[in-house]
Amino acid sequence: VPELPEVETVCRGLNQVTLGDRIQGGEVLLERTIAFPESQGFLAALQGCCLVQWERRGKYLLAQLAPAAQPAQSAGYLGVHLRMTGQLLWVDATQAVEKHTRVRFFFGNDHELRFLDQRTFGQLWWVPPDRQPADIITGLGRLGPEPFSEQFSLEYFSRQLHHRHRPIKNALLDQALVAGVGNIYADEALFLSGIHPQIHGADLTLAQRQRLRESVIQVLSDSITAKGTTFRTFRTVEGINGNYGGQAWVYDRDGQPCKVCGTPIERMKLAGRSAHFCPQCQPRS
DNA sequence: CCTGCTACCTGGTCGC
DNA sequence: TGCGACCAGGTAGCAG
Repeated sequence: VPELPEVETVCRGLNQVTLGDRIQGGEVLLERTIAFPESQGFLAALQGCCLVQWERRGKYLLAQLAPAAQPAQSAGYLGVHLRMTGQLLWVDATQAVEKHTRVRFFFGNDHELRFLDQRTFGQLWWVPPDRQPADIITGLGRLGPEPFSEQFSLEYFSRQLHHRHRPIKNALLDQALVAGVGNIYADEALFLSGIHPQIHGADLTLAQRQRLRESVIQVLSDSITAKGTTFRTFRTVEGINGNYGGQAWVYDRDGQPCKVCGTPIERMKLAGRSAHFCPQCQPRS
């Protein structure tokens, strides 16, 4: 269940191992994983390229590409969204191909970058050098500010919540409001702020908005420090589990006692997702 | 413009 | 043991 901290962890790992080696070829094992262009053109575009740098935007990964023979030029970008179950693994080429492998990239140093994805929602794009990433990867253009950026100010957050009529949990999951928060960290941030997930953003006090904004930043930042979560299928590029999972206050803990007050954690459906909360620590008003 | 609902997927779990 | 229902959830598309 990769959200911003998991994608950031993958991004940092990829920058440590994948840069500077020529992509000699690749293989697409599941056609629909390649969102643009069709898989033949995709592989042809990446062949002979080097990865210059990986960046993260929301839950998207972008790798700057350059022709291996002319590293100063641009060959566009490789875009990746892991969606629910996607993983990028940097493995020795002799390693057996894992189940759910969807795309392979063969590098010049006896290594492969493999994209695995059990539930096949994940997507890869090639962005040609004469196009903007948001032109090809439409979801990028809809993203709101990064949570660690100056644009995600209290003034911005407060203004966004002010005239809206939807539960605050739904608002936090809206990638146009703030990029990168998913179901786990939305629940955790609301717990840390003492805010019930069903309260409408417009009904929050200024102090609550301030606390929530800070909690969102804190919970994402703490999880990056812990290298992501182990909630379901997340692995770093080296195949190692993160360890935020053991630290969850409310996520996936319905029925278990609140770590602060002992009240059983409850679960309700919001935005088609499970919202987990402590009815004592997160009152409705 | 705003909101919420559903499809897209696979595999694990639960009740009968 | 088998089988269907349900659940996990990010995002696009669409209905109201």
